[in-house]
Amino acid sequence: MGKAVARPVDLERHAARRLQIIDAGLTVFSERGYDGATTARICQQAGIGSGTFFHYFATKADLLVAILELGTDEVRERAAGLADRTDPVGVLLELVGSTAEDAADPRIPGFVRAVAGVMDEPRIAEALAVDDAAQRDVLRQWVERGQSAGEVRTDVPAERIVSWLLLLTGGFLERVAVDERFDPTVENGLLVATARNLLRGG
Amino acid sequence: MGKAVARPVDLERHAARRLQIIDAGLTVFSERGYDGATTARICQQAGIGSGTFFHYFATKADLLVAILELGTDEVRERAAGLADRTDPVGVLLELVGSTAEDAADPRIPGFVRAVAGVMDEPRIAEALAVDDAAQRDVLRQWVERGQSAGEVRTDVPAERIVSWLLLLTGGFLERVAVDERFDPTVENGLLVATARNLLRGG
Amino acid sequence: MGKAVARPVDLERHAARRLQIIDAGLTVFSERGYDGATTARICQQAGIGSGTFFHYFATKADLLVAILELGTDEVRERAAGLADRTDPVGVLLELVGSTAEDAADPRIPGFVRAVAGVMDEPRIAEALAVDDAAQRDVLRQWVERGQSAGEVRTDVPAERIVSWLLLLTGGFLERVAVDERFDPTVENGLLVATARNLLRGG
Amino acid sequence: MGKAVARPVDLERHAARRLQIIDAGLTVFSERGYDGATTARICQQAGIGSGTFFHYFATKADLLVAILELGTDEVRERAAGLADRTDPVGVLLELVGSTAEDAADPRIPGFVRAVAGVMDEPRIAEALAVDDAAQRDVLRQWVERGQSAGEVRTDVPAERIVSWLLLLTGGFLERVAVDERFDPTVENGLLVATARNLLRGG
DNA sequence: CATGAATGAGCATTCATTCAT
DNA sequence: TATGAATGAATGCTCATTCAT
Repeated sequence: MGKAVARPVDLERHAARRLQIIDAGLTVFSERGYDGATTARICQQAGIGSGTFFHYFATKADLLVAILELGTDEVRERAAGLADRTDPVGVLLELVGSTAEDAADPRIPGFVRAVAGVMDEPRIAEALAVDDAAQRDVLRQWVERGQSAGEVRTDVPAERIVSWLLLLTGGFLERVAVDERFDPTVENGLLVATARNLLRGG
Repeated sequence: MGKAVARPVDLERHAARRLQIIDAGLTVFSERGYDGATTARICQQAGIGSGTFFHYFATKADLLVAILELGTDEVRERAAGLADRTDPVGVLLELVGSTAEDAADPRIPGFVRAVAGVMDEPRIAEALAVDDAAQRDVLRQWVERGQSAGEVRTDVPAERIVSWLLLLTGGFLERVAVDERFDPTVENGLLVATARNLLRGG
Repeated sequence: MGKAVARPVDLERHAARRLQIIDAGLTVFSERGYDGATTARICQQAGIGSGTFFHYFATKADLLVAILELGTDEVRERAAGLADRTDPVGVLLELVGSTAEDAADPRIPGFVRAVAGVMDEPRIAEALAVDDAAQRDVLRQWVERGQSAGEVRTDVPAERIVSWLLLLTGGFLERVAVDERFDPTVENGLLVATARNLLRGG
Repeated sequence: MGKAVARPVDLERHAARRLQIIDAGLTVFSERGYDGATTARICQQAGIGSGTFFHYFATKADLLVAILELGTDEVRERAAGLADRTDPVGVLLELVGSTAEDAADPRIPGFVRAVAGVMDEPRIAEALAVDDAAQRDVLRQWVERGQSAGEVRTDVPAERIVSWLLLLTGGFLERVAVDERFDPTVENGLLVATARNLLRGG
């Protein structure tokens, strides 16, 4: 009986701890890069013992994968929230614009940079590929609708337009990470404008 | 006696060996990332003993710095070669377009990614900053001339336009590194077109 | 009130659980060796939580000691059951032969091997010594009686004969553990015959 | 030119260092068991740094395998040295007797015990199997010759006789390891006598 | 100058044990 | 009493760097 009550609490605790570690990982990865982020420092940041870390993630790589998967989930949720919209270009610009908002958390650009250099572990490579695919799926869908509706250029195939949208958001995040004077809030407008030009073509 | 004659030869040899190691470093860094590139593997790639490596570079970080400095030199040489041009926009588009050519060497995009995640060593951070500044210097000069000549928009300050040109080239290199289907030769046109739109504004 | 009644039940439960863990320990020790047998695996085998384990045994070493003590008890019980026999050689051969029966439980030879390599903990060394002494006590007694009765050679001191009987049973168990084709049931006869020759001498 | 001279020296040094580590491993394994023998302690015993250890053996398990292979080599050399003998029983008793000599090095029995409990690593299991097979090969050959010559019993198949010879030597080593009062020099005679009885039968 | 053996600090990970519930 | 999350000391192993030859 006590157990029936205890379970949910435990599950909550478990999930909370997990998020706590994920948060610490995000912080330390973004500050030091993947290899520079020692498990010791992540544990210190999370306020846990080294053993506890491995209760939640079998491997340092698993933590990174979990963070990436969380990001992939957010992409999909965001997409789901836009499902019944009817203005493809508006949706695409909103999706592109949300990058600027993400960049407001100063850890995101750093994290993206940090993770960029990790190709060793196949697990991580796969998680990155899945995340990329998720983003492409969402964008391609709306680009194609936009093309059908005559709102998006058709002289460039949808797949390539998607790549260019990702090029813009990727470059944006890189700039934020590299250049302190590149203020994402200020540059958001130019990001959207550039994306609009890109979609329109000409 | 022989030494007086030998010196120039030695210097040549020294420079050649140095370039040989730099080349190996570029290859291995781009394949494995900074931390994943062990000095052992770099030496293997360069065909030298581990001791030899440290005759030429006191530190693994120093090798990376040397590679970055070489890149910075190329930027400056490229700029010097354009010094007497009179068409600012043409020069800027040429500079942007040269990124696509760089991306043809498959090691460049990988190297850029690989190095992106290294912020630990201050020496490297500085070299990256110097490289960034060199690129900005060149670009800003031509952007300002373009603005004076009325060929480049003035509603956005030169510095920000420079950031956006770097955003495009950075994003371009990232795409090449990440996405096998993103062919730099094919996409070169869209890169230049997007940059032109950016410079023109509206 | 209930407690006065509950005690015996609890004691039974306690003893049962204890045996359950001892059984699991025997299994896992024999399969993986002492260090290879993690408490986690023993708990899994026993179907208990890790905390429960330490309610019953303060230490992993204590579990091993308990198993060894159980074995020592069996040696003594076996000896007690033979107390009123009058044929020393028959008793000795029976004792030796019982080794073959022990070897029928496939965990016994493995356990003997596994534990052989543990000399670190003094507690364990002592338990092994006690077990050895118990076996020697029983055997020496009957060897001496056999010598007095003229049924056992006297050109070799009783203590040494005991060592050789243990050598035979120890070697037998080792063979069973090491060599799959060494069938204890089949080899039992040769074991007894060899022991008989040994006792007779010449 | 210098290299042509240097090589043999290096090879000698390499082999010497290797043996030095093997010797240290033998010592520490026999004292503490496989898991109890930390690489740190082996390095300390060998008087080398921890990094050096892994120049010579990629893994702690590899060291153990190397020791076992050295033992296997000795078995084969010993066999080769007896190749032209014509008295099978004499050869077999000599082989059995050499166990007692081995046991004179107090590390051998301890090592045998220590290694007995390691079944985890397949590499080690295989090395043990190879060693066992090498010993069996030699013994079986001479047992069969003895049977053909009518000097060895034929009521028990050669393979089983071999097992029993190994049972004797294995039990002998175990006794030496376990019982301080079991003096291999003294017991050598009884070992050979018991083996002779075993071969003769009856 | 070139070499590669030697070094040891540093890291990810394991596991016996504790303790709050 | 039973549980399993939390702990951190201990371990095998890696790798940049040094130095004798």
